[in-house]
Amino acid sequence: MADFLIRKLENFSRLSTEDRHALDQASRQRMRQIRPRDDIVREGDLPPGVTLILDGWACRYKTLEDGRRQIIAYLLPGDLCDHGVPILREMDHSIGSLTAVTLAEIPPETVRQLTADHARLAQALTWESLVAAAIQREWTVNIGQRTAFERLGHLFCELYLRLQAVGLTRGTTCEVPLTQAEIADTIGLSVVHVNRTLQELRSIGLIALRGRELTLPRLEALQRAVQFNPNYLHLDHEGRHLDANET
Amino acid sequence: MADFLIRKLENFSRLSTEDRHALDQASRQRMRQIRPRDDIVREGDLPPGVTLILDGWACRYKTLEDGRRQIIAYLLPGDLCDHGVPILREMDHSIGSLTAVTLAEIPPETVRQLTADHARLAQALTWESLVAAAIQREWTVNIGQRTAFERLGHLFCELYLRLQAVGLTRGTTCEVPLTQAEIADTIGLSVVHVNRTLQELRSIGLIALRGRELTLPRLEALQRAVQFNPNYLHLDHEGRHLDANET
DNA sequence: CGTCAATTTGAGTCCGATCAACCGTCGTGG
DNA sequence: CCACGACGGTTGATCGGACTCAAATTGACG
Repeated sequence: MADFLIRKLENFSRLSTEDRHALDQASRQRMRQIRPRDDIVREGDLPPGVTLILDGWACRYKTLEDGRRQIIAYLLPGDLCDHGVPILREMDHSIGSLTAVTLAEIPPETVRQLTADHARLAQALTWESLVAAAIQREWTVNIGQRTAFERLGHLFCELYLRLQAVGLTRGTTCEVPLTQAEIADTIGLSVVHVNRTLQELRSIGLIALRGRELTLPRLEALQRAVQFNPNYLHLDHEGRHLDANET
Repeated sequence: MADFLIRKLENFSRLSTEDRHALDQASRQRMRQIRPRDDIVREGDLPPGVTLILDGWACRYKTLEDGRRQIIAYLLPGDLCDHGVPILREMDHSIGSLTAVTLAEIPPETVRQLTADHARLAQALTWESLVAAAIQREWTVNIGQRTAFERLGHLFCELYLRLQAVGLTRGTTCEVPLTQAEIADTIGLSVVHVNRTLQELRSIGLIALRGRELTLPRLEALQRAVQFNPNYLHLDHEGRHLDANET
């Protein structure tokens, strides 16, 4: 059930069988189905407990009074949200589904046990939240400094690598179920300009799109073209040194 | 020593005398002076432990190969950085001082004791890191969706309220030791345009600048003009309900 | 086959960037 | 005491990337 999360965490350190089992159990307790394009939590609501995306895509977003919308983060399969958030009185942003989503609500008590009984797991979960923060920072840089072309390419590189980290790529291809309007709201551009920039990327042969299928035939070249440095994803098996303790 | 941090945390919940004392002790163990415009940690370095800004302004930033720079976050007096970061292998961004900075390095062991022995404090520290994350998200929105005018006004509102939360305002005035170039790198604009937008804000009477002194004579009006909603700062004494246990 | 959403195209406009110069202040050193 | 240079702020002119508005086309689906 928690396969994607487990797979992701193992980019950081190897988990024991019990670790994996415990995580899997925790994710089965309370599951919920969300329809596509539905709100999961709204700004102003009481913050929910820890939530794990089991399948599908969701996003954090914020809307201004005049309708402008910014997508703040993508929540992909295996992503966690809102570690300690119940401390706050109300949500300062909304979370909505993009596709159909299956999620698990993990009760605070279960989280406490999980981290208390499984030190390795606790560490891996901290890693996951640190990476989430790093991604948020990189988005600031992306939107603040890069051109439309770079922003878009950068976004695709990130999505590809994040999907790869949970095993959701086949070769150079992955599913990206986003409309151009959603992409626009993500990187702070207009739909029209996203469309034109997509064409540019395609014409150079740096990306290929067939329906929702995104292919990056020359990832290296794309990374160079848009100054993408994957270091902020901290995916290079950081916890290798921890494997020693483990069979 | 840790006055600013204590003051800030008490926006969330009241601390006991021991809480405050413990925090103060922790901040005295290892102190460091940084000169203005100096790097504290550089991208690629080994991440440092928990660091507390005792005085002065610093910032997180990232530089692209061609020299473009984005300031990702401001670290003001009372701000903490890098809670769990030693888990990561290397920094994905740099931290540099803007003014002269005094900081405290708090050893991991001290942090552990602090949070273990003082539940209230532990909660307040989580609150502080959640707020930091919320600010990061808001910056994404600010840069992604708002006009130059709004971005600048929004930044000033945020800075004013954050400084107020640590007692660094007098009336409607606060010190903002930033050059226009730094502001430009913060909100993704050119220096020239920042200059012109500043003039616009001044001419409407929404801000006044005298040297490094920023005055917001009509904060309410400014907030309305730039669609600033302070909810993401979670400063409205959230933990009031916790005071019951305390004298 | 009709409808609605998403994508694409075109034309015109504007916000903000760039380039380049100029001014004021301040610290340094002759 | 003054010359000098550095830096931050200011101004003007021009350019260009991205936006807006509007319409046409494609595609998915009942």
